[in-house]
Amino acid sequence: MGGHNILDDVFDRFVSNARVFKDREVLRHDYLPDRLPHREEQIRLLGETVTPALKGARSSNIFIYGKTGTGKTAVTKYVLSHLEVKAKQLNAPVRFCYVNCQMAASEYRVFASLCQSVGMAVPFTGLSVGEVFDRLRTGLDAAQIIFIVVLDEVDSLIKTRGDGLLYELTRINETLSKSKVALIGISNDLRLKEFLDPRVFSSLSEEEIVFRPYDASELKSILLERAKSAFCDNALSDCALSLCAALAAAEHGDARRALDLLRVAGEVAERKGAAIVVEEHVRDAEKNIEHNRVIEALQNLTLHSKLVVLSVYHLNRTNVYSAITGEIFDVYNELCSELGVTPLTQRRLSTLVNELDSMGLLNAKVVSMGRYGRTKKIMLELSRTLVRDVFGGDARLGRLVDYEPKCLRKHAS
DNA sequence: TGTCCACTGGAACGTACGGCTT
DNA sequence: AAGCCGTACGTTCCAGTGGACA
Repeated sequence: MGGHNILDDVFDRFVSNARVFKDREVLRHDYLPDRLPHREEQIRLLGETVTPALKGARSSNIFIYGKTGTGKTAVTKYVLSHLEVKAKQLNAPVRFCYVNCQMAASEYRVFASLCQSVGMAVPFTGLSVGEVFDRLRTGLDAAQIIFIVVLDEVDSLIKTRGDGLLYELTRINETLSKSKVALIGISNDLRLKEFLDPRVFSSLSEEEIVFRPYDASELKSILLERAKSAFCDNALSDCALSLCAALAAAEHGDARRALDLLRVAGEVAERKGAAIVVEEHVRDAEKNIEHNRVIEALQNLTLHSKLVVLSVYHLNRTNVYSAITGEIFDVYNELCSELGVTPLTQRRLSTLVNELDSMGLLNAKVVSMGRYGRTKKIMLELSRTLVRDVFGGDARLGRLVDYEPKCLRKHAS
């Protein structure tokens, strides 16, 4: 009965109150707006370098860099989709393929999705990279097109797999007779060139476009533009919008972040039955986003990574606020035997710690303790209650949350 | 001044898996 | 069917190292 009443309440509030959103899709960061404020220069530059394709010439390779949320992807997609429309009007054989290298995180997968877009069927797995590359070549020559390849987030691919793929792609034109390929590389990391073979880098960056971070006032006008179609009239207060812009400006001028904040703030307001989104909703949104990010990250860890987090948690609980690798390994071993799981090696554990560090769940830094060796100091970047909440509900791990490791008895004061 | 701890992190290799070609 | 392929996840081995201590 109680549940019924609660739900009635929720439904009533949703139906009766003035709606906050007109169209919340507009705030998703994969939404492509009609206008991209403050990026006119980049649009013009990219447009200019890419237009030769309309006359059947290979356009220059382009290297684009800038931090996350500075509009690199949006501008590229914007320009290329306009180019595609124009090409259709002129009957020019131009096609482009957008590949996100985070998603296609290997040479094989990048080539596979390129094949797909030239109409070459390629299996999920099973072929050698060379084979897939050959198919791409024959597919391209059969298609007879100017093919513009966009490799978004190339930096992640290069850091893990090296630049072999880029090397192949920059040289592919030499073996192609009826088609031409132009490359657009997009990188979040400004120091990407350090990881690249100079030959590859120079041929990839025939042109370069840099995306500076947005400042607070630019972010504000971007948000304003989107808010017009996303929110109902008068449903968004000016100070809430400003706060979103200010918070995102403080963090690399990340427009994606600003949009997320605004959208979640709207959802918070909606849930609370408020007619207007105010600053407080933005603050809540900020906490919400971070909270969900961490919870999701924790839940998706593998068993052993979870055990590593739990080990740090236990050390932390016994007043060891910054543990060293050896201590963590001891606790971890004990937790493993408690679960009846064979433990991984210390070497492996150390790379798991590094992964957790880059996810922001732990904080690890190398320190030298002189006589007492060189190791890593590792701290928990989460509240203990959060660890309890997430792992406490886990069928296997729940028991270990309150377990007291024997190897830590001497620490307990 | 050198020693030597407790690791770090690179590299090569092993195993299991799903899935291709021939 | 055999043989090969890429990927994910792990192990084994080991040279390298910053700095407190003797």
